[in-house]
Amino acid sequence: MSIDATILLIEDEPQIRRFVRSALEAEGCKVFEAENGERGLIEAGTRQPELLIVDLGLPDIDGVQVVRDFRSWSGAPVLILSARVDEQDKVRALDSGADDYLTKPFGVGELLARVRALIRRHQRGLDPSPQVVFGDVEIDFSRRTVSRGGEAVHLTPLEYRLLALLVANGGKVMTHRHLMHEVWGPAYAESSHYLRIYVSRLRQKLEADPAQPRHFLTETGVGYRFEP
Amino acid sequence: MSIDATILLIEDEPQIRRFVRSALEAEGCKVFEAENGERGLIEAGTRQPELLIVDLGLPDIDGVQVVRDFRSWSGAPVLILSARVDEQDKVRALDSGADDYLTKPFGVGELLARVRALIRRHQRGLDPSPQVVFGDVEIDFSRRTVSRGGEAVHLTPLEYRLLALLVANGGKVMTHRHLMHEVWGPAYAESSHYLRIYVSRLRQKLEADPAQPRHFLTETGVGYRFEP
DNA sequence: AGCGCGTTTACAACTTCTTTACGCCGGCGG
DNA sequence: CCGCCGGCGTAAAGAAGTTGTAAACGCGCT
Repeated sequence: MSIDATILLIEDEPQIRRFVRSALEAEGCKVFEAENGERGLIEAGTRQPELLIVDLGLPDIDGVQVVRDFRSWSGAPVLILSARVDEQDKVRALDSGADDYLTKPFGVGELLARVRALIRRHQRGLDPSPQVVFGDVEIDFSRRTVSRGGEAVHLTPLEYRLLALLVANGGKVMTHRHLMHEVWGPAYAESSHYLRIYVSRLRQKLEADPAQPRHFLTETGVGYRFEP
Repeated sequence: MSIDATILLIEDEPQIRRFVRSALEAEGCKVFEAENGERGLIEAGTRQPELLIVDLGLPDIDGVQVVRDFRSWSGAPVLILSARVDEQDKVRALDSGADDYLTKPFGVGELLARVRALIRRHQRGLDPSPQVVFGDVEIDFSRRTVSRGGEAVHLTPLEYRLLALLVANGGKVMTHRHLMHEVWGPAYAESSHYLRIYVSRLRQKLEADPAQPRHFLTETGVGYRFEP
């Protein structure tokens, strides 16, 4: 019985990354990696993982902060890895929205068993799926649906990817380079041509007045920013 | 922030019972107790707890057996307590349907944090009804029958499996990969060829107007979605 | 053989992505 | 003041890729 899920692993120690990755891939999972919190949250936006595994001791952002940010738009379960055994750390992490807490060192068996338990719950559809709401638009990432004033709005794969990326990083300015790199791939990173077209389409579909955007904002010469 | 849930605690050591009970009651929970597996399962039936906490080392029945029994009729989360640190025990317990595993000795803080995490997740999932109705179609999963406008509709094994999978995840977009993996098996996961044919057949048999599907929707480039 | 079902093939119809084109606006130098 | 330029927004046509459906094939079963 393989697990077969899309999983994002945010962990700075390469050794543990390899360990976890190979264990999960042996179970048929698709594993994406990030080595710090900032990149991790961006990856989460593009990859839409069904499970997030985060190390508490990241070099840049506190793991708890990563969990909170992720939780604000995704309903997928979160498993914390940590070298710390202090009870306060566990309580903070679990109360910030994480679902399980595993202390290093841990064995493959226990890791996989806990991952199975988390995925099993989530796939039964037993979870409330959080929705991101702005204006009269609702986004449900776990269903991959978008609606406006109750009416379903259809987005193409690229439109959706761009939207997810912008929304998951709401408030932050995303450079042209960055957006292109994440949505169209490294080869297209230097152009910003498609962005103008696709941002325009998102505005047509989701802004009350596409000519006066209030959520998908242009940062001239730099990139775009989503404001909730 | 109190927890405020109905919890059943199956534990033979009076000392730990008192410890856990008082911790939970301080959070506003209604706690029922049982000191062996047999009584525990009976209590579970009468009390319908929202969370089950079980000690692995019970005097009569193996804790794993208790979890399996409970799981067969309840969807409520299960937290295992155990003095054993052996990885095999954890794996067996988690794979039998438990959701978390806490090793003795543990602190109040961690116990409560894990209980909160489990309850938070479950705040919705009630029994999935064995009958689903949409349009003029009725599906009875327990009898494996489908009817339309009262008339029985015959589905081949693969058609039924695909239907069941889509309906069970109603509202969610199911990727080609996922559907193929579940219905045809891992080896076929990368193709989406059969899906098109079988979705087409489901539409012919179950949609009022197969050319304008209202329930079996295409998400181009991604997968399919069932909308009730 | 005849039937039911899964698989394969083939092609038309459709959606999405890419390309190309053009208009707008603000800044800047002539 | 005016025209040019660069960055931006929108529209629309063509190319590329996906999807829907019908029909034929083959395999196991009775």
